[in-house]
Amino acid sequence: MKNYITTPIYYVNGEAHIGHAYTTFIADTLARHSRLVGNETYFLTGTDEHGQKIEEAAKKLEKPTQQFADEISATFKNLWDEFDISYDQFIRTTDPKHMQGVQAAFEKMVAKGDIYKDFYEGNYCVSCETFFPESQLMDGGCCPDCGRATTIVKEESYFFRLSKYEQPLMDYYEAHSDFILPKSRKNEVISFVKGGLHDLSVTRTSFTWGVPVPASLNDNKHVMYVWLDALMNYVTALGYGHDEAKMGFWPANTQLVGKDILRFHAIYWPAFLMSLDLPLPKRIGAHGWWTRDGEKMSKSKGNVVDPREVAHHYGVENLRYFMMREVPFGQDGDFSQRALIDRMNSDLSNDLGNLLNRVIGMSEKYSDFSIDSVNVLKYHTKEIEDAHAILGTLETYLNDLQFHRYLEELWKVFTIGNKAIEEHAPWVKIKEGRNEEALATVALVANLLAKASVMLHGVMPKTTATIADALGFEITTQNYQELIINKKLLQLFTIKKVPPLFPRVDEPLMQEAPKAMIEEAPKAPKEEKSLKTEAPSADGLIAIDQFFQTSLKIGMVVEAEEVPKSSKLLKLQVDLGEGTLRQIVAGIREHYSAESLIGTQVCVVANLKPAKLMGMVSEGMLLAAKDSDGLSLIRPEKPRVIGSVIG
RNA sequence: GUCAGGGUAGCUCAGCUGGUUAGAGCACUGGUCUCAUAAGCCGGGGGUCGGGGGUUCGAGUCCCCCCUCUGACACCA
Repeated sequence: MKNYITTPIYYVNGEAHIGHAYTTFIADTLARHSRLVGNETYFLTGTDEHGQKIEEAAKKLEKPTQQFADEISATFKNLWDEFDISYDQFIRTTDPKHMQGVQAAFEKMVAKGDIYKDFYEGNYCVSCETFFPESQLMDGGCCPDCGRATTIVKEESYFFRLSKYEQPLMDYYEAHSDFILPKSRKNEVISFVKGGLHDLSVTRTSFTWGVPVPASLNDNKHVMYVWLDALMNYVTALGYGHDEAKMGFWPANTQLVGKDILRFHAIYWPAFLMSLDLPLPKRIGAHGWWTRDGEKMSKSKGNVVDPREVAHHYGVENLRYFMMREVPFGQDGDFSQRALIDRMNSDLSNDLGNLLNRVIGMSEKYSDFSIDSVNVLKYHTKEIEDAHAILGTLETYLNDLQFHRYLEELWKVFTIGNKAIEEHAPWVKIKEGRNEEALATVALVANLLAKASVMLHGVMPKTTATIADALGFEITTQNYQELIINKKLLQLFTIKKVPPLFPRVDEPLMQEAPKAMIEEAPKAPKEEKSLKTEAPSADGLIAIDQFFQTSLKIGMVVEAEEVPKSSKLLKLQVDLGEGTLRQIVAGIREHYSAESLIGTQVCVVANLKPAKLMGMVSEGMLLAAKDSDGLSLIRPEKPRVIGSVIG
């Protein structure tokens, strides 16, 4: 059986963090286990390197874009190599073969009639140089900013007929209930599609760092939209559009993604594949995010978990175990040293590591390290049967991406071992001269450890190799067959003494994340709105008089109330010392309650053209700073006279 | 606001189509063995199953209302 497993290709606008490591660990686990059971396995990961953001980031550092991409991409690859990730290919969207494949796909879509050239058509206000959606327009189709009449304006773009695939997608979700995991995510996707799919603009003319549309179109100012480019990597990696040698691996068995990019993988991607007449992947698994000590990780808080650092202090495989055991797939998880240490001590040291040590100790004392399984079934059929009952169910959990359940169940095998030792107390039997029984128990536990190690191999490849070595066997496909499928026992073997696998950890080994927030220049990551034109910015510098075109004033909030039917808006009446109050509608309800604002001073952009929000006129804007942790208003340090000019 | 999914022991969660004293792991605690990494094993405490009402012989499990959390979408000059 062929088994193709993918991670997303990671965007090279920042270095790898623990979330990237998590996805990659999961994929690696699936890949390793798949190889172990004898599947022909292909594991793909890589980097996504195109797009305006990369172009701009490189420019800022005054580096050639390609060089910038090379550097960041290398940090990912190096990390995976350090972590011994068993990928079969590391693809980069700047690989010429990938780009060729994407162009081939584009041509096929054109031939299929799924791509057409058209225009963005929108209500455009010439003086504001902005498109406005219908819903924002004032009465009579006037601009919500300046109140002038808008005109319908067109801008050239190629579009993918996503709308055509609305029904086929719904049918597919219906027919394949396991296509999207976990199920809760599936509902979200379905409700999104139900809301109606618009054709997707798949080319840009505003930047050049991307895959050009095929030469056959003779339209070289168009560059492909990053998502079309990026998603195609899953098939171009197998040779789509150039050398199709590995296309036999398609469709993928498991495509892992973060919950933030599920929509692209569960809607756009299947639609693209349908257009290309390719089968759809068997399942898309969307995992959650990681927090740290209950708080969202962010650069500004300085509490981002560096996987390299954790691995350095605690070990990569312990981290892998922790991440996969701690949190149900799909849910958000919390990383804390406490939780990691608890898992290590209680699961790894106490249950597993100590069990191996018990076997080593007993075999040393009672039989000079030699183990013979001849009498195991004579005394321990119950334990062996119970263990196989558990081992037999494990693959189901793996198939459902229920890693935490998988490990939880697997651990019961160790409990069987620990209980058997207690119950049969080999040390008592030895004293009574019942050596055959005592040695049978030791052999039983050694076999349980062997079998469990085989099933744990995907999660902890190195550790299980060490256990296997201590037990005198190797973790191979053949042994998987023998020990798990055929339920055989290892026969005669010799124990090798190894130091404790998991020394207990008493104190945190890493410096704790800073608790207090450190004020730092808050970054406001702008989300890329796919169908909007990007605001053209020149060199980014303005003259002082340009700044003073903005009238900033101190105002006092006199009244504040929540806007019904909105979760973000507050309607404020602000006194700017003008005799009349200004009505300002601000999107800060999630961060400030209405009553907490009344009587406080704020900074107001006073000469903003009025806008209409949820049907209400807003005559100004509050200054606020927002980063990934929240939003705070900008206020005068000390109260000033209402209407005071800022600047 | 619309839609979806939650609220069960200190913590993280199981509890399928309603049925005897509501479960697991961790944490806490009492006991005990000694092969072992002060690990293991046995036992214990602790929950009015978010609140209220209803259906039923019987509800954590079904229905209604409310509170609250999460997510998607809308919205965020």
